[in-house]
Amino acid sequence: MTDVAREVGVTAKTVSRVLNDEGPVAVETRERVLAAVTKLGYRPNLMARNMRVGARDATVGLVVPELGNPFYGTVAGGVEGAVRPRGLTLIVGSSGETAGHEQSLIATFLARRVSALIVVPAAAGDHRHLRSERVAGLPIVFLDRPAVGLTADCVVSANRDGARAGVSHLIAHGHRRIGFVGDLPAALYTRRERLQGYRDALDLAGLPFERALVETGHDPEAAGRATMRLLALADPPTALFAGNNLASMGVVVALSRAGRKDVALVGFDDLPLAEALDPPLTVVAQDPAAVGAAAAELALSRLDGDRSRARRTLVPTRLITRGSGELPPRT
Amino acid sequence: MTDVAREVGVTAKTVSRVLNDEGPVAVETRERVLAAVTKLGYRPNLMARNMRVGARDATVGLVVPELGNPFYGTVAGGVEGAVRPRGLTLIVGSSGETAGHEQSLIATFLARRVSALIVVPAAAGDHRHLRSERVAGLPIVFLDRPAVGLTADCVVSANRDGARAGVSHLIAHGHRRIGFVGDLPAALYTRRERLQGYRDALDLAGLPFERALVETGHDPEAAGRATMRLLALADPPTALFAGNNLASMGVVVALSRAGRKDVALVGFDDLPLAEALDPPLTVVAQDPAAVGAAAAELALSRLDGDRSRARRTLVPTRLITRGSGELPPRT
DNA sequence: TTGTAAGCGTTATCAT
DNA sequence: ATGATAACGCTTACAA
Repeated sequence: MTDVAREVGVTAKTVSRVLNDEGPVAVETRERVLAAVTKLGYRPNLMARNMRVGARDATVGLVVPELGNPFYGTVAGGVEGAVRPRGLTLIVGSSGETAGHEQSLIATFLARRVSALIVVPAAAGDHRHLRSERVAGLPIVFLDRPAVGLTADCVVSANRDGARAGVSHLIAHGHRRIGFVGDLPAALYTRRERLQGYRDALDLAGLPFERALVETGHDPEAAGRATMRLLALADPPTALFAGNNLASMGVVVALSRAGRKDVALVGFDDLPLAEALDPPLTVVAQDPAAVGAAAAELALSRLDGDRSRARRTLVPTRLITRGSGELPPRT
Repeated sequence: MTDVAREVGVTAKTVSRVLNDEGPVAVETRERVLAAVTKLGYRPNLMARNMRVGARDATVGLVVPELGNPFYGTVAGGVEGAVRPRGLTLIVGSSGETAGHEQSLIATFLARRVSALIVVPAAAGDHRHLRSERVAGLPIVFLDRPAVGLTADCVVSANRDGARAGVSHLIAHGHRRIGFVGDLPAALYTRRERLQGYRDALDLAGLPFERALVETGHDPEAAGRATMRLLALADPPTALFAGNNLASMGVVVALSRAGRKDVALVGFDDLPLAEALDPPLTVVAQDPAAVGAAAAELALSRLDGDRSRARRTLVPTRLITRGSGELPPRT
């Protein structure tokens, strides 16, 4: 900046004024400064600017369990799309579902003086350590799962409603015995909410809840085994509800291997090839981009001074019927 | 930092020494500083540190077409995993395959003084504007596709070899007429390389190349239509090769809708549910995490002073046989 | 073992 | 309409 100033024969402050459209600058000076800027290939240094101006970096820190998971990748895209128009840049890290990694990422982001923090909590995390930042006014939004040990903003899918809708759909197609292949047991929140939605649907239909029909599969393989256990019951379910995308994949693969095309299935979370499956997969789709965008908007409103109490935003899900959820019960 | 210093009764410099394990510090001073740090909840300001120390921010900027695409999400995860051990943080942006967005993201990253830049070029981009940064010594690595108008480092999948292997696999299973459903025409590089691999395989087997068997589908729907056109030919192919993941999805859906389980298929890029399809999908799998990690390693070696000339790194692909590619030709 | 002074690249404040 | 000076939070170089 000094170089540009010298080139033009003015002071750094004048260059600064031109670059920020601030205060009165003579038209001619302005032009000469701009010319010198391109001539010298000068680029303003955002680090220095942010440090001087707000003491905050113009970034939003995002912590996700795993960037390669399309759900979180899309969430990240949603966050980025929402913050970029505000001139904020996204910085991300993967926690690998490990509380320790999550904490060290958060510490790095805080040291960088991010303007806001958006966190998908790792399974066994604890967020009491963020209390001081919260009272200091840093916008912190939890995404997909609520914080542990901290009252804070949170944006989640309508897990319970969505699961209820999915299971009710199966019931509407005549099913009376419906198996539940669930989430990571550690990711307590989503499993609990979705299982609750499952029970809501049974209750609404006056159907009994049977513990034997509830299984856990924390990855595709485990979900596949869970599926086979359910089908081997003396009085097996005629339909299955899969509690997340990994579980859905496991159930689909297991059914396909077993050659069972007569078992109805609704999955929570959409899958890329759902339509190409046989039968095509009916799902309760989340809207990850909308979840990310909503979290970012909430963070931005906090940044704009909204000091109202912490709120939980529910992002609606959508039932997409494709075939597997409309199969009639095997007679 | 001054507050901490005052609390202990020393100078900022001493606090700095403690925090950076630099120079000799009395054990007792050290302990009192550390105590004051936790007592006051002090966090070092990385912005200020980076600015003073290297004039470079301890970040790596990554530009991808679309974060929600699992391929690029996984690439981003690979980059992050490789740079984090070096104390570098990942900042990302999506170009949406738009040259303009790509340029403005890059400009932002440069203004932030990233330590290295990794770019998946948007389809119609041009990278001459980066020449000055390159000569200034900024590590710039292009990923998945080479730069346009700039000699620079580049990490790509072994597109040509992979496609040749996939098509040769079909030939080995008796196919003589193999359709190619290709990539975005705009993403010239990958389409060209993979089509070249397709031709290599035909040449090796002494089979003729027929223009009529080469179709383009830039998204699943277009790929589906392309598939139907190929199958409607007077002398239709008995096998198809899909040039990327979106094309694969389109072909799979089209074949499934048409009830054609007799057409052999090999796709470039693996898909989450490939195994659950009927028949399970044989693919030439890329390794997106390895591509990301390789690009990061290359950037880091440049950062460490490697001034050798620009190189192109090929990351091997792997043929995963699952069924669809082993179907015999329809008689 | 610790301190002092200066400076990284900006902008805020107050003058001129 | 422009400039001078100080300051943001830290580290480097040199002293003490």
